Amino acid sequence: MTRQAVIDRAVEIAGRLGVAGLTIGSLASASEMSKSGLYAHFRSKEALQLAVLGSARERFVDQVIRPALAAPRGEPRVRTLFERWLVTSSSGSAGCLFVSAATEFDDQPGPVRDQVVRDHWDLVESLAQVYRSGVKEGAFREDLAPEQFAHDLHGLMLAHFHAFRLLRDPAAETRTRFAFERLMRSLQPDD
Amino acid sequence: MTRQAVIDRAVEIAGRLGVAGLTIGSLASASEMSKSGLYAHFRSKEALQLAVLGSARERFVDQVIRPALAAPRGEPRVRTLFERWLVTSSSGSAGCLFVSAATEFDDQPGPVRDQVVRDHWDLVESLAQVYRSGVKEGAFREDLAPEQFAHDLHGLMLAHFHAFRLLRDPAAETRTRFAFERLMRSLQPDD
DNA sequence: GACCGTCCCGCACGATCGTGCTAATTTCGC
DNA sequence: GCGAAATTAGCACGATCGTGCGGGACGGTC
Repeated sequence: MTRQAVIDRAVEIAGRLGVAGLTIGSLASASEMSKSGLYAHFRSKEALQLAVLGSARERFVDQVIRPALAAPRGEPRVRTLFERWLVTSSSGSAGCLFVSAATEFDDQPGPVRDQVVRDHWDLVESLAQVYRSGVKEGAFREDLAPEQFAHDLHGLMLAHFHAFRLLRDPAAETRTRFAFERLMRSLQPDD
Repeated sequence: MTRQAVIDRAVEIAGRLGVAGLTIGSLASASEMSKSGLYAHFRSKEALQLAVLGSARERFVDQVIRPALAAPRGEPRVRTLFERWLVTSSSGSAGCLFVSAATEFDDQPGPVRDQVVRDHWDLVESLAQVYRSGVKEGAFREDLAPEQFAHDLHGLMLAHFHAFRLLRDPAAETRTRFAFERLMRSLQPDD
């Protein structure tokens, strides 16, 4: 399917220019197609953006969430999650897209914003679930809202993005790992 | 000066639509001026964006950095910094602008990106300095890179932005405060 | 009252945006 | 091979983008 190839290109461009910065004309010439030929696949720009978001989401689940769920519950699972998330975001495509989409649409109502919000809540729920399964194993303390863990981990990754992509700070990964270890320590039940 | 009034309007719009989403036409009609009349003040769009960034930066220093520096060194200063930053970002205008500008320009070379990067390093340096002054008072541990503190605090605020502006999560502030207290605890020298 | 500088507007330009319609081309079941 | 269905290209539209030029409106200086 040529549609999938176009979406892949679109994800790549949106990763660089942002979801809102993705224009049909530029996508067409990047895909070596005419504007209208490309446009026929998605019947509006909104549909294109939603498709891009969906594809990025799929990628993220494949490369981060699923590998984490394959690891043993508790600390190993959280570490796998973190590790995968880190390399995915460093190597570019999927994670940053959600970050930029989130900031671009946070004040612009519409289906795209709604989708971004839904995806984010799904992510929070997944992270919270990872934490809960660890609590059941006795690996994490129970007097902590699982959503707090999700919030904190997300914050780590956001800080990493900024330090890595904007500042190109070579110490970004070190900083993020350090913060992660502190977070892990604060989850221990014997505290 | 009418120029300052225009910039104020521009900051407000850029806070909602993003710095890249700020267009000369929309700014003109929001300022009840003609496009060319407005355009004469800034001789290019880039200059406008830089002016907006500069104004937001000024605001941030006034509302967050300076009040913090007026507080006693050590924990009170950090707490003031955090508190001011939190309310500034919640009430809209200044802080979020940098976040959106950072994600919008993180992969687009040019003077605007350079300015954003410079501003961010300045911010990191300010935060690091706040930490260092606390270390000298014996309030914080010395075996921690001040830049790590800056990185972590920035991460807290980023997570707060996303939870607050995108998700409109009522628990956002609670979550952020909780994470802040954990961060503060990890800075204590007796640990 | 003439002169000059600043501020602002009207207007126009080329480019690009998202979106359609129509026609040509390709693909594919029979 | 043929007809139908899907895919793509050509072209055009109104709108808006950033950017310029020329010229009024106004204020202060001789």
